[in-house]
Amino acid sequence: MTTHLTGDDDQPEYQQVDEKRDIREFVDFFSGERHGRPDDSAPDVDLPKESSITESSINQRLTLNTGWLTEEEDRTVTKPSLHQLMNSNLRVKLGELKDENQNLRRMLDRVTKSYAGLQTQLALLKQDEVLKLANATYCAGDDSQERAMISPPRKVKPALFSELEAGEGSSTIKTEGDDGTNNSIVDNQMPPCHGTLKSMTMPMAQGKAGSMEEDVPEGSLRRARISDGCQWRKYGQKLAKGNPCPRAYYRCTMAVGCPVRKQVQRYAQDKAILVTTYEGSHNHPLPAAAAALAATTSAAAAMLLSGSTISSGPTPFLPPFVSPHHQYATSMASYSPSSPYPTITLDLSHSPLLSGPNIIHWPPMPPPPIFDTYVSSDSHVLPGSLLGHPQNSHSFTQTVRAAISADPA
DNA sequence: CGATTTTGACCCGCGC
DNA sequence: GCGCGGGTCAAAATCG
Repeated sequence: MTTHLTGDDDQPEYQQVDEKRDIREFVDFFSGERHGRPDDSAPDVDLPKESSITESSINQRLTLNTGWLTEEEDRTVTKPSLHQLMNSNLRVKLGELKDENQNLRRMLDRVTKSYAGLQTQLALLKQDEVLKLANATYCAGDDSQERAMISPPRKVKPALFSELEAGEGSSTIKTEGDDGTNNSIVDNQMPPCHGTLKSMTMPMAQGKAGSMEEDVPEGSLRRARISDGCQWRKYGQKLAKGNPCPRAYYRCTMAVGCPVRKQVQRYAQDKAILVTTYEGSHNHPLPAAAAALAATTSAAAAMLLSGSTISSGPTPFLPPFVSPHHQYATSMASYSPSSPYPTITLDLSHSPLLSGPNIIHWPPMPPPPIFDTYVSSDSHVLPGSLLGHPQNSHSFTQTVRAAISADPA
């Protein structure tokens, strides 16, 4: 698939353009600053054109000149010579250049930091804008209206948002598994390999929320939803009690008789969050995309269940990752910064005593009834709440933890 | 024309 | 037994 929801799909490109532009502007600013200084034209020092004046090079020049003048001074002991004057002038100017160089470095650092911050803000704002559109109509029950607002041409509707529109797709939360076991996955539309899967996704502002859709041939856009590497067919939608947003039911259509189903529903308290619940085991090999995703989906929910606290990380998009105190959390949770948007994956299908994360099992293991949930957010709210904002993170984490730990494996 | 989505109806389990 | 809620079915609509 090559087309996506305008806002999200264009975002990476948009950001790239912005980045280039910003970098250009920055460079121009840099050079302008350098050449704009009044005393810039004054020095006759032979400076490299590419502004690659390093402190060491300046110092080297200074040292060489000083050494030469010092020799000369030794020969002409008495009166201040022309060389001495030149030497002092050069020293002054080189000192100024050195200071300027340092100032420019500091400026460069500031601008770099500022640029990074602005880029983050831009991404969040764009995401928020899309989210507002989605929220405005999503829970209104008028699907067609929402479709018209979110992505008028149905064919360009990315799976993520197509699911959003029906209460499907973006987020889903479910608490209980068939046998009481459950798996939690905080991930980016990650398909389950087997069992019942709960997961969370955080399509952060970085754009391509539906990256997986890119692998889908354009013609198959309506043929099948491929939001996580698998093909799903919607077979029902229900308005669940306690949640104004409808819950959508999907079946895996990648193979005849594949028992895997998923439910998608918006998180009631934060409609930006989609909770997807997978149930069952695929009776077919997963496609490469799904397998790759699955490989990264080793269980971020373990973090929630393990009691790890969510606190702000060094960067807004970096999850405060798994607490090292929880051994299985570290072994079963993953974070994928390389994803279109940061992805945290928790796999609660494994107890700490079990070895290794639950990734891919083929041929499918006899499904120990597992329950995985998969929550995705299409706004900055979740990143904020998951990765930083104390209030939201607390309530949300508690809610999700309560949901997925209702019947721990 | 085939696959998917939509949506009302139906089924089933659970609590009172 | 009845009502409620959740899950599924299936016919019609939609789309490529």
